[in-house]
Amino acid sequence: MFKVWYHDNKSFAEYLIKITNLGNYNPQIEKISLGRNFADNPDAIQKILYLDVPDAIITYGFPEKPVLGIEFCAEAPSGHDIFQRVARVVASASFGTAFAFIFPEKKWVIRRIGGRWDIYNPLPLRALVNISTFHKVPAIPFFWEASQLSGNKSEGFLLTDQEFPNMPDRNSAEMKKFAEFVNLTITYVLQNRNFEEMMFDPFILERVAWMWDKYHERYRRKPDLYSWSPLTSCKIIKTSELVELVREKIGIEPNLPHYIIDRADTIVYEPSTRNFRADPYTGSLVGIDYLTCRNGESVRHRYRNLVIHFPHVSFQKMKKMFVRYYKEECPFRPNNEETDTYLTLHLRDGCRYTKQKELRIYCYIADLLLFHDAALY
DNA sequence: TCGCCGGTACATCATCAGCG
DNA sequence: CGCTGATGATGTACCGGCGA
Repeated sequence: MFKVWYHDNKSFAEYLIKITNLGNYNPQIEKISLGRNFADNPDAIQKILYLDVPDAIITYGFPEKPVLGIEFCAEAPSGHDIFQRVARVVASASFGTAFAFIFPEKKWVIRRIGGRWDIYNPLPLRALVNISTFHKVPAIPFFWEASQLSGNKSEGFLLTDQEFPNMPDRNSAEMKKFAEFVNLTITYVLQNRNFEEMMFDPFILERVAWMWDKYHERYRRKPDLYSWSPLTSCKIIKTSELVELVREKIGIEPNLPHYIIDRADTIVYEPSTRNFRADPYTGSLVGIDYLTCRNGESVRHRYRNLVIHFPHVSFQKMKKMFVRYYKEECPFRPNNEETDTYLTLHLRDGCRYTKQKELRIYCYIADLLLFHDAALY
């Protein structure tokens, strides 16, 4: 009745089953289908992949209903690196699927001269509190602990598991908490209790307190939201100034929708990259939304506009991306002869799930996308 | 000194052509 | 028709100059 779905690494699923009570239910392991086989996924899994794909998904029953998404991240936790996975947390949470996000508390990074601890950015913790609050479903972080004494030197001193060398040590305090969370989720599912109720479970209340505790532990050092990534690349302007900015870019008066005009303020995320690329900016954009714009569960529930601006990218560059998709992959391309599940998927949902991640996330999340020569809204 | 963040190396995936 | 290797796209993690 439980199944564990994995994206590209089967050992994630095996590890999960080993360290939690999942093993008691003899769960099947399945691979998430991507690309042309996307339609093979159960409907409810398709839904939570509309922005991005997590490392593992636990489902229950038939048709399979996702109950928990899981992400394991081994990347150094400072700067924007953790944020790039936030879109997949939000995609799950917004369809009522709980989430566990594991990332390093700190990691030893080698620099030209010696090395140093790269310690976690506090903002992902705050973003996760907000995601949980708005969607009324637990989206909970767990630290992948590190130690110079007992950690794996080649992995930046992260504590790694004996049996699964790419995974966090199951005997660390945080991974025990993680296993407890997975087990709690299983209990709620089996008792047919909803996740909204789980938000008031003592375990979750305790964990949320822990999240704020860990947030402030770091935030204290620089007690200004906008001095932590990715808000360091953002500025807040009046919406009247936004209208002016757009007019400058496109040369004519923009006809912005009323819901944009009606919000007094606008936050502009302005990465200075020359490439139109997904990571880490897609995830950061979602993080910025939950940190500084949202006041509810949908993209319309915002008290402030969310704009992403690529001052060094031309619209042509983005256009190239969806033109390539249309010409080579989209089943709607005029020369397509196939009448398969991929075509049927598109007849039902368009390219919601199959077009490039950049296009999915930026266009779904931002109120307005600004290039150096164009605006999309 | 600490953390940022754009660039990049590299791994992996899906797809497809060529081959037995 | 299945296998295999090539290829381009995508995703992960790392690097290190730099600025506060």
